[in-house]
Amino acid sequence: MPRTREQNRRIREKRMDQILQAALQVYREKGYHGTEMGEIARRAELGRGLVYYYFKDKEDVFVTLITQTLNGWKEVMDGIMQSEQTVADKLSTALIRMCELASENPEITHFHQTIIRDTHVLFPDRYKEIDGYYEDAIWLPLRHLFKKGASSGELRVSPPVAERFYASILFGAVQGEKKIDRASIQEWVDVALYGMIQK
Amino acid sequence: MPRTREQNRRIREKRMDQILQAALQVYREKGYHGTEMGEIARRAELGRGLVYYYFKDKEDVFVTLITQTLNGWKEVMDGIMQSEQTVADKLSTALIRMCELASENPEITHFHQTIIRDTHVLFPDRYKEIDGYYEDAIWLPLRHLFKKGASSGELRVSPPVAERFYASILFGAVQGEKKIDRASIQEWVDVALYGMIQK
Amino acid sequence: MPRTREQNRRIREKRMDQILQAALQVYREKGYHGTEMGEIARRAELGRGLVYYYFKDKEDVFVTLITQTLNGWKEVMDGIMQSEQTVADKLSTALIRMCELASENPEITHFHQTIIRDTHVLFPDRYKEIDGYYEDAIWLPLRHLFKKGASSGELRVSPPVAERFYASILFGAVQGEKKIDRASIQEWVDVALYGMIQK
Amino acid sequence: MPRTREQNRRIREKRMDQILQAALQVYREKGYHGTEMGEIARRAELGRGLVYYYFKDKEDVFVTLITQTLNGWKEVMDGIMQSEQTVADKLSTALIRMCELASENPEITHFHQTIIRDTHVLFPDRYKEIDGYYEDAIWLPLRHLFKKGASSGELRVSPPVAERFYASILFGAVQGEKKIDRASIQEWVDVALYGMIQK
DNA sequence: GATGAATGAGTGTTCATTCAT
DNA sequence: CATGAATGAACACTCATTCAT
Repeated sequence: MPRTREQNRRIREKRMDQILQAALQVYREKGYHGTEMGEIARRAELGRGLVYYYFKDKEDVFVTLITQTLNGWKEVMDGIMQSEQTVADKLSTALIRMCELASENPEITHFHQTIIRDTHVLFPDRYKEIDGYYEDAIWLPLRHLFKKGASSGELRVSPPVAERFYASILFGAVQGEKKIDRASIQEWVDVALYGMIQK
Repeated sequence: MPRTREQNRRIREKRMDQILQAALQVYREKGYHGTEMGEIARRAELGRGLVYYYFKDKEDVFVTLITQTLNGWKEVMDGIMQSEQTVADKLSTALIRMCELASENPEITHFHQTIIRDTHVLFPDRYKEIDGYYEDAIWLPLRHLFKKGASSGELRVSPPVAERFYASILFGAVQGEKKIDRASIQEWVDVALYGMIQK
Repeated sequence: MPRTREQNRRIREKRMDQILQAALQVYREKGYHGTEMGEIARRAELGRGLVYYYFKDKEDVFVTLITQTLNGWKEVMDGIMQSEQTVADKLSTALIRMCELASENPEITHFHQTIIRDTHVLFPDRYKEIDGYYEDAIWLPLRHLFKKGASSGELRVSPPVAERFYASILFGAVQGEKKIDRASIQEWVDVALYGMIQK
Repeated sequence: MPRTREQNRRIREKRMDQILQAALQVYREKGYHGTEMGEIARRAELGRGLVYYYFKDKEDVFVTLITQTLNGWKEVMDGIMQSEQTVADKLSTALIRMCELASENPEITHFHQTIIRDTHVLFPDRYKEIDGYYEDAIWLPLRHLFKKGASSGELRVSPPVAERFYASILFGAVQGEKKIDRASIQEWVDVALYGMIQK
């Protein structure tokens, strides 16, 4: 008797997750090129071929890893954007939430921080698409705030500088091996915003 | 008739520079793994074997590239450290000078920014040594300032946060394709320091 | 309640035919190595494993395809051989009938024409057996005619040349994409039997 | 001291020839997919990677093999076309010369006969280009003759049928393992041109 | 100093086949 | 009878490195 559709769906979901988690682990240790598909399979305790059963190729594994987490982040950002707060508070909340997320998921954060720099080299055909995901999830909403804050006078810097600055702070929250600990997040964000926000 | 010692020295120097510049160019376009030794040779307009005559291996090419520029930066930093300024002014000057350097040499800056995150993956045997160069040239002197500034009350943040913050700002000065333009450096540094420095 | 023997037989037959037809289709488009077992299953709208339930392996699918049609052709040939005609007329009739069959079933004809050249490469263990089927169905009866025709003077060529020639004409009836149309078969056979050049 | 340009050129030429000959040999025994690049290298007594130094990929090896011999054949055909003969004599001469060539180079002939059927499957991107080479070298000149012969009454068949027929005869000259021997070529061509059946 | 031909270990990927359900 | 998840052997191709000249 064949498995039911539902059983298969569950198996697939579980397997894809195993593979993605294994890929993330290996990536952390060895980087993109050091990550062999065989090693991913081994860590996931699956056969070599199964990785290709679920993902088209190595690129697909990593691009999926990117998009999947971006979806989660997008939800967080959207929630904040729709809340009733001043621009400054939204920026602060967003920064705190993102730093918290980064702190809670250092592996995935490190993954994004490093892979984002290399998308155009690693995935020359898809890097525009991928950059688009980052834009949608994170930068478009923030950019809107920067503009609004600048014109209302809440922010003391021009939107482009604000954007660059915000990104720097975000990326700075996890550097190499050292993620920022929960207790320091508030201090970290304060430093950032004090320079940024009009008194 | 054979070449003189001096002639040979000059040739050596020129060749090594050709190779290093070629490596830097290709790295920008293709990343470390995308940079083939053959491509380096081709861009340098030299025979493939000659690269191995001047450098032990691929690792050696890139590590040399790292150390060579770090030496230049170290001199700049040392100059600032030995000057007669307040901690805040030294920090400001250093930040400005480093941002200027980054703005003037976007290629080499991008190279450092990206390679620094991967040293432990790319050069597992030498990454401690390499990190040491960065420490010596940049972080040791700065760390000294952070400590001094914290104890004197000039800085409103703890030294570890200060260090992380400073690094973030430095890295933020050149992001991907967009380097900061000279005119904006002052604004950039202001934003950073305004949050950082006790009023 | 379980199926009856007869129901099962019918299902079996239908399934095997689905698979064989699917295999033929894919073969036409992609050739032997381009034909994946999964693709066969997909085209037949069956589960992947079922193909292996009905056929031992890929080889078995294709060898079955060969033998099945050869059986049909053998009957045609046998009918002609047992008729009351001169050697020349039998040769002519056979050529016409075979060309008609080829014209009516271009897919299967193309399949035979191409696979026949590769049997020793594709099925090294069974190629003698397979060649035997071709011999039995087609060449043994024809060879008998060539010999008879040569000794009676009806044919102006030696049996080996006649055989080679006959084969060439048969193969020529379907070339690549262009099968011969029904209306041209007579002309085609005429040329073969009476030559290309007007006397 | 580096090798001179001329030395290198000679080495390259020799190597490419070694590889092409090895590929031809293996192809004969194993067919396209059975021909592993490693086996080609082994037969040519060269390192695995050198094959890729001289040829872009497996496809390139075999396409080069096709075009190289087609160039030779084209010259032969052109010579005949430019001669002073009747259409029938040109057709006869061409057929004889091509059959002789086929008989002298059974390996390469078998290669062409089999690969030509599979170009669209093996080289989906280049098969039009490849077919074009065949057209230029062989079929365009012949087609011209068929037309001329048909309108002058020298040929008793329509040009399309003549073309199909001629191709069949040409292909028939080498069938599987059995190439036609020199002595039989004349008989073979006679049958083709004057028919199988004695009048 | 200089060249580029030569090598082969290493890796991504495919696909026939098996098997738990 | 039926399904599709799972496996792994096999193979094309890349590229750092060596070496004869």
